[in-house]
Formats: sequence, structure tokens, C-alpha cells
Amino acid sequence: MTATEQRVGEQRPGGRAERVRTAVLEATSELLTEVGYDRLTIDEVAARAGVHKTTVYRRWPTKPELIAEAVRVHSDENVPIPDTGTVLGDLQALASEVVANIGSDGGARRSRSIAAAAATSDELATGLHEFWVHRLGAAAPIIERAIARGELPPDSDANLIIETLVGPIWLRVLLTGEPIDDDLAERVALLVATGAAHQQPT
Amino acid sequence: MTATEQRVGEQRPGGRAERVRTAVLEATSELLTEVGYDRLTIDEVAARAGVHKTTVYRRWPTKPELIAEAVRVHSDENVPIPDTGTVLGDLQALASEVVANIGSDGGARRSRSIAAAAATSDELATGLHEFWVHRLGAAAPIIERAIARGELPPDSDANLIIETLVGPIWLRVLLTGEPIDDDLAERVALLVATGAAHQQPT
DNA sequence: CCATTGTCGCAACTCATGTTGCGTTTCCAA
DNA sequence: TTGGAAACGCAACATGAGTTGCGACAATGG
Repeated sequence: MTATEQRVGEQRPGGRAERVRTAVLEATSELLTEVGYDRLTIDEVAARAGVHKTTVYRRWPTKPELIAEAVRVHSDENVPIPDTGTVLGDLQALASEVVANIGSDGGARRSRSIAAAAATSDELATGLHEFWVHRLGAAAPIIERAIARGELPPDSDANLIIETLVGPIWLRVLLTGEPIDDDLAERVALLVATGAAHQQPT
Repeated sequence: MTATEQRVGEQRPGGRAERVRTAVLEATSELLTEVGYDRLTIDEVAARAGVHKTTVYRRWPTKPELIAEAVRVHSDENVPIPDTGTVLGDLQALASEVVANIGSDGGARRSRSIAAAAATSDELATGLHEFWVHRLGAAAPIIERAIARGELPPDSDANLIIETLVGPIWLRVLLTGEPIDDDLAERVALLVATGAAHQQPT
């Protein structure tokens, strides 16, 4: 989402179609955090976007596809990659960000909705694949910097480490329902960081 | 689930109601791995169970509730906790089991369906809570034995270690869609095992 | 063997989701 | 300004999930 599309309701011409698109995606994103996946109805999305439901159905044939695009657009912001000077610090900060993002009631509903959307079809699951590759890949510099500092062995697998860091947090939100907090973030980060550091090259 | 309810299709009288119940849950479980969450219809479940759809609706008011119970019942089997003699070996074996269970096409559909069911309502998410506590708790002996052997510090958090082990695997299946295999299982296990072993008591 | 209670099958109904055809508006270019 | 193409609003329709009332059958207790 570029800055030019940020304003939604404004009268400024230059593409009604684009205005409608962003309004619908914005409404979808809002409702996703408010009511969750199954209680989100296309009709309500259309109403909030000030648009007729037919318009929504024409662009996004199914609910999961609409949600998938809304998630893609909305999540391009808000991915600050920490740089504290140590792996442990970076991983703790990153884990805390994840906790903050998906730990609230709305965040949890939103996260579960993403999983539910991905569950509806194999195509969508693979459609969100590149999104996640990009998102998790953005954290790779944490590992690269740590390797450069000599904190981690040169053959460390950045993806594996990041996935192992955030995996248990998502697991709790999506499945077990156990509470998540900064304490959990710190402990997971400590576990993963020491594991990555002491790993001997096989 | 007690042993007396295990047999499903048998003609043995002594409770038509119970026969119907297990038949429906069995059909649900099958369809879950075959078609996934949203393509599963109560009507089809009823047909496969040789039962009228009204009967299903009377017992399980909503689709998520039906799925939740089917998952609970079906998953009480098949949780062998490995005992190889070392933490690393145990964790690798456990991770491999998880990979085998949720890695296949059917297993992935099934896993995503569970997440989708949990996403539909906050009550269901918390309803599945105790199920997961029990399931993950079953693996705790791995950590306890390791502590007894002196491989891990006495204050090791069994839950945290197990969650960190299986978290990234579920993450791939539910969200990123990246392939999972035994190689991933081994690397996650190695990462977590070394991390847990070198952890200094804070 | 009979009666009572609970469960199931059946068909008809309600209602929300998703679809289609057509007229109208907006956009862009000549 | 004007013409055509694309996108939207509207209303009517189609479809399938979920519900309800009633009659029939099976299971337990006497």
C-alpha cells in the first residue's frame, strides 16, 4: 500500500476503481480483527466500504481470496526488524513484536482468520506462500549480522532459526490457546539463541 | 473414549445411539482428511455415516463442534512417546512423528481443518485447549528422563521445549506452506536439543 | 410380553449467502 | 465536448445450510 492510496473516503478523483478497492480491503481488514473469519460477511464488508455487495463479489469471487489480499496489503507495514547488537537481543525483540501483533484479542482473531482462510483451499495456502517467504525472509539480516559478529556459525540456517522462534508463539495462538506474553517471548528467544550458538557444524 | 466404544461398524447391539455417534465421528474424521474443512458438509457426513442429517444437527449444533469432537476422539490413538535413550534422539523421533502425521496431503488438510475449526469461535479455541494440554503434556516424560540422566538442567521447561520443537513444523503446514520432511525434523530437534542443554539457569 | 421413553427418519420450511441481467455512472481518450 | 469501454448499483433470483413438527422405530424396565 503506497501513500497515495492511504486516504480512503476522499472525493479526489483519479480512479474510482482504486478507491473502491482500497476501501473494501480496509473494511475487510477491520472486520477481520473485530469479528473473525466466519462471522465476517461480504455484505457487511460492502456496507462498511460504502459499496454494493455485488461489486465485492465481482472482484473477489470467494471470501478467502478477499481475506488473503487484505492480509497481503495490510501487512506490508509494521515489520521493523530489530537491531540491538546481539542475537539474543534481536530475537527477543522480534518475538516480542510477534507477541504484540497476534497476542491481543483482535490480533488473535485476525491470526486465526488467516489460518482459516488458508485452510479453505490448497491453492490459497500456496498463494500465501510467497507472502510468508517474504515476511520471514525480512528477518534474515538478524542472523546474517550475528554470523558477521561471530556469534553464530557461518552455516546457520536463518529461516530455520526464525521459524523456530515464532513457531511456538503462533502455535499457541492458533491451536493450543495458551496465553502468550513477553515472558514467553524471552524464554523462546533464549532457547533458540543458545541452540543456534552452540550448534556444531555437522 | 473407553475401550468399549472403540469398535465402530460392528453389528453388536447394545446402543443404537452409540453406534450412530461413532459412525458419524468416523465419517467426519474421514471426510476431514479427504476434502478439508470448508468442503465438508454435514449432509455428506450424514450420508457416509448412514444417518439422516437431522440426527447430526441434533447432537452437534455446529460444524466446528462436530469437528472438534471428532478430532478429540480420533487423536487419542497414535501418540507413541519415543524413548531412545537421549534427548536428541527422542526429540528427533517425536518431530518425525509429527511430520509423518501432518505432512501428507490428507494430514495437512486435516491439520488445517483443526485450525479452521478453532478459528470460528473463541469458545471452541478454548475448548480444544485441554486437548492440547493433554497431548503436549504426554511428551513431558522425554524431558523428565533427560533431566534424570543429567542431559538437561533440572529447571528445564518441558512444555516450552516441546512447543518449540513442534511449533515450526505446524507453522509450515498451517501458514507458510513450505514443505516439511524428516530433514527438517532432525534440524529442528538438533537446534532445540542443544539450546535446552546449554541453557544456563537464569 | 407390554408400556414408556428416548432417538431417529422424513419432509417441509426459513433464511442467509452467493448469482445474474440490466440500466446507470464513471473514467479516459480523441 | 463526446463517444465507448469499464465498473458500479439495484433488484430479483438460485442454492444450500440449518430448523421444526410429526410419525415410526428401537431400547430398557417392569
